[in-house]
Amino acid sequence: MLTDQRHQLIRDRLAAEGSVLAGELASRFGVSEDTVRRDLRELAKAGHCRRVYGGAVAAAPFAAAPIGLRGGHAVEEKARLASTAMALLSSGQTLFIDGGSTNTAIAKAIPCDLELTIATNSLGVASALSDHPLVELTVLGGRFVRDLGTCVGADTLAAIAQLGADLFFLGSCGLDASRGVTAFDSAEAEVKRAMARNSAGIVIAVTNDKLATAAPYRVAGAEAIRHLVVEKTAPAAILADFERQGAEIHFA
Amino acid sequence: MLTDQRHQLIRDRLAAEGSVLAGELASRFGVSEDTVRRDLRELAKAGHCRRVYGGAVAAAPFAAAPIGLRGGHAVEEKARLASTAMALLSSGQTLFIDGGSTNTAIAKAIPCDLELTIATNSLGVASALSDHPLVELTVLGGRFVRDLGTCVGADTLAAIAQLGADLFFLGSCGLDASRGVTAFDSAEAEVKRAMARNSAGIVIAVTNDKLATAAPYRVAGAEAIRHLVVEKTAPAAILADFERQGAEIHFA
DNA sequence: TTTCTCTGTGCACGTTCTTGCATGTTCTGC
DNA sequence: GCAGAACATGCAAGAACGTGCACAGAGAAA
Repeated sequence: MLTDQRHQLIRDRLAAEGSVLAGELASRFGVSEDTVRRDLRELAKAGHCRRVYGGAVAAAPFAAAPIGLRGGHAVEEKARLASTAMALLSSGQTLFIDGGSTNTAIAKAIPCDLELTIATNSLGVASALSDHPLVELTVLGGRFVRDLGTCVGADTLAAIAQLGADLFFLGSCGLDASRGVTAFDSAEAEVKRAMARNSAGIVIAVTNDKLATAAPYRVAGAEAIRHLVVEKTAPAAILADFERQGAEIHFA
Repeated sequence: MLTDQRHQLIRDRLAAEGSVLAGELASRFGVSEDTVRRDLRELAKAGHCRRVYGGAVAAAPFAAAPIGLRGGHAVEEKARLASTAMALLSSGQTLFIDGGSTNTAIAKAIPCDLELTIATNSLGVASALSDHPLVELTVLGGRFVRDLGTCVGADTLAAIAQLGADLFFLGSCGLDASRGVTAFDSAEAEVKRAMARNSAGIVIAVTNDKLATAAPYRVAGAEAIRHLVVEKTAPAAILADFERQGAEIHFA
C-alpha cells in the first residue's frame, strides 16, 4: 500500500468520524503503529488533523457522524471483539454481515490486505468497507429501517437468496443457550434467517450484556452457532452451554 | 509494446483506480521497473499524475475524489445548489436520487419536516438520509462501485424497475446541450437510464465545471431535463440551449 | 546493402526513502 | 506515585529511486 493511499484513507476516516485511533489504523493497514504515528504526525503538520494521545482528531470542519455508527456504547469492548474475530478470516472467503454496532466494529477492523467478498444489508458496515480496495462489496438493498441501520423486506430477501457465504456475522439482539439467537423485529429476524440459511457457518460476537437475554423473534437455535466471540469476563457457566451445543468459543 | 501504449494504459489505470504501483505495472507490461519509473516520471511531468514513493496517484481533480463518500471539491457551491433545489420538493413526493457529491449535498439539505419517499443507490445519500424521521428510504442494492460510491448491476436495475418517482435527481458527470447527460461508466449509465425511465421529471444540479462537458456514456438527451439547477455565474449562452429544449433554469 | 544516428530499454551503481525495532521519555488512569 | 500505554528518536535493513552506460532495433543517409 502506498504511503499516499494510507494518508488519504486516514483523512477520509477523519472526515467521516472525526477521530482515529493509531492502533486500529495500524491493524487495518497491516503496518506497525510507529508508521501510523509517523503518518498522523505528517498529517497534523500539514494541518489535516490534530494529534492527540492515542490517535488524532479532525482539524476543523467536522460536521457530524454521518451514519448510525454512533453506537457509542461499549466501543472499546466491541473493538476488542472485532479484533479477535479477525482470526476467523482469510483471503478468498465470502461473508454475510448484517447490522448492529458490533458488526460495524468488525467491518472496521477488517485489514486492508484481505481479499474478501462481502454482502451486507447494513449501511454502517457498507460505509466501513467502502474504502477497502480488495473487498468486493454487495449492498443488499431494501426498505431501510432507521432504528437498525439496515435494509429489510422482500428485496433484501431476494438478494440474499442469490448469494451464499462461508461465514455469516450475525448481529445478535439476544443470545440464550436454550432460546437461541433472537431479534427485536420480525422483518429483521426474517433477513437474518435468510442469511443463516445460505451460510456455511455462523459467527456471533457479543458483549456480556447480550448473553442470556432473549428478544421476541427467533432467528436460529444455539446449535447453529459455529463461532462465539465473547469478552474475557463472560460468565463461564453460560459459555459452557453454548460449547456443549457445538460452538467454538473465542475470548477477546 | 509501444511506449505510447504503455502511457495510455497507465493513464487508464489511474483514471479507473486512482493509483498505480510501479512493480505491478512492470510485471503486467513485461518490462523492467526502471522503464515504468521512466514512464511515470514523464506522465507526472506532463501533469497526468503525481509521483509518489512506490508508484503514482492520479493528478489533482481525480485524486481528490476516488473514494465514494468524498466531497471535498466545491463544497460551498454544492451546498448552495442543494439549498436552491429544495424549492422543488414538497411533502408526499417520491424521489430517485443517484450518486455524486452534489446529490449527497442535496440529500443533506433536505429539511426534516418533509415527508418523502426516497430511493437511492448511493451510500452517501443513504447515510445523509438515515436520520430523517419522515423519509421513507429504500436502498437500491447491488454491486458496490468504490469510485462512485454507488450500487450498480442487475440487482440495482431490478429494484429500480419496481419503483416509480416524481422526480429523479440525476448526478451528472457531463452535461452538454447537444450530447445531453453523460456518464463515465457503462453500468452507472445504465442505472441512471433506468431511473430516468421510471421518473416523471429529471432534476440536474451542476457546478459550472460540468457544463458543456461530456463523458463517454449517454444517459439522456438534454430535452429530458425538467429542472436545471446552476450557479449564478453559469454562462448564459449555455443555459439558453437547455432552456430552448424545455428545461427550467434555477439559479443558486 | 551498409553505415550511422537516434530512441528505447535493461543493468549496475550509489543514493534516498520507508519501515520496523530498540531505546528512553512522556503521558494517562488508578 | 506507580504501572502501563503511547510516544519520539535513532538506527539498520530493505525497497524504491535516479543516473550513467551499454546494447538492440528502427529508420535515414550513404
